Amino acid sequence: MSTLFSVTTTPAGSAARPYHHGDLRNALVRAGVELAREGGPPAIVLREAARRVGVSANAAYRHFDDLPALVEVVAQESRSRLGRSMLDEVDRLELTGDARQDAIQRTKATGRGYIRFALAEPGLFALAFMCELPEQRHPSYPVLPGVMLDQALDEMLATGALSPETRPFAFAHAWAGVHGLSNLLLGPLADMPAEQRDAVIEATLDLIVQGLRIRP
Amino acid sequence: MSTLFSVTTTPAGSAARPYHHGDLRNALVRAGVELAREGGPPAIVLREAARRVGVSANAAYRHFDDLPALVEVVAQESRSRLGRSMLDEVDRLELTGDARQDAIQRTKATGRGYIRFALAEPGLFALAFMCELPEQRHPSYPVLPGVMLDQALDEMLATGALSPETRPFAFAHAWAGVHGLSNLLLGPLADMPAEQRDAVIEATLDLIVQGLRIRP
DNA sequence: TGTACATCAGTGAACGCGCGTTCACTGATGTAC
DNA sequence: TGTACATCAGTGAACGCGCGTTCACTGATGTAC
Repeated sequence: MSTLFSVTTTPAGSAARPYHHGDLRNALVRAGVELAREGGPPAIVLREAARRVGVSANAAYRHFDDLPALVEVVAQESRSRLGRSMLDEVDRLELTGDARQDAIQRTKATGRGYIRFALAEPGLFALAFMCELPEQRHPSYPVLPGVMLDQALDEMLATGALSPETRPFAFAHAWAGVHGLSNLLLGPLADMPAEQRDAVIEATLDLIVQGLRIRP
Repeated sequence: MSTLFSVTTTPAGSAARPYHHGDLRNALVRAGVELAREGGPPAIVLREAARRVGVSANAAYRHFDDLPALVEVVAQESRSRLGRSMLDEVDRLELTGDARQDAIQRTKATGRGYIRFALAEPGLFALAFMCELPEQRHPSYPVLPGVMLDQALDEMLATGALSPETRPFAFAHAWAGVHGLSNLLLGPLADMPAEQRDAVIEATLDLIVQGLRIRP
């Protein structure tokens, strides 16, 4: 970590902070991530991020053009963490060897990781899908999660779990299901007890792939 | 409409506005709805609403405790419009007489009305699901849309289109699908051409009920 | 029907807040010689 | 190895903004007699 450098030049515990921070850009992004975790997208505030890092309010302008620039970087970080959560859930899978079953399990794990991230980090999840103005959306907007889901669906197609006619709509359907459930569990269904909530998540993942499966 | 009263006391086109507005509370709510339509929840701003109605900034305090109170009323109005959109789509349905098919069609129409409202009124849609703080959520929070969907699903159950074991999870599954698709079409998938978008909506509604249907 | 008066629904000015951003500046760094 | 100096990365103060909200106030309304 690049923090190591500033720790090296400034003995840990020393009260005297050096004039130059050494890693201010990253520190501001980290502070931005914390702010978003606590209060969602609107909680990312330049002055507060600078305050937390212990730096003057305008120091951020050495590293970011303006507030939206910082927000966008924090949003990218959120998307990256969402993707990692999905990867983690896929890695946790114990494969059976039955290619078709494994493809289905992988698709469900992808969705499970998505929902788990949303529940664990509501602020970052909201930020990941925020775009200031639709027209100035970042090119690589929601790329990683989409790619992972697409691959899992291709695997289902290849193993015959998913029919070619359904394939073009499978992506939107599956994404919509996990995205919607995430938002509902954070909103209108937030009062659901944890145990029931987990059952609903698993059941919904099942129903999503049931909708996709080739019927005999 | 109560507007009629103020129109009666003040001739239409007259420049002189009466000292008493006559319908200020409703006028502020209407202004709030317009603001939400234009910029979503954060665009509801007390001073701007008063400005649009042509009244001093603090006049609103005769009718609302504070800004959140106004926002909540506008949110209720949004939820009511969402419910009406769903009802409209169900009413548009041409029933076949086949009870099972009709139940399925009604469930899909419910979802179609939901998604159409979200696409037509993104600001109000976002507001409908906003809650300032989770713990102070309004009791009747998302009530109308939920009731309509629940009835349609009961009909599917009654006609044998939906199995009793699936019924407990059908609500969350169906709601998640339409809610998620709404948000995706407003966000990451916003660039989709209208024609393709409509095809995806219909296909997704199909896949949602396919997930629910009893398999032979 | 007329009048006194409480009450209601507005006004205009002001306060304090936190924000994003800019300005002129200064301490630290590193490079050329 | 030492030194001059351009450049980099910070500082502190300030500006202007729009907001929610409060204050003391006044014009209009309606009710009791």
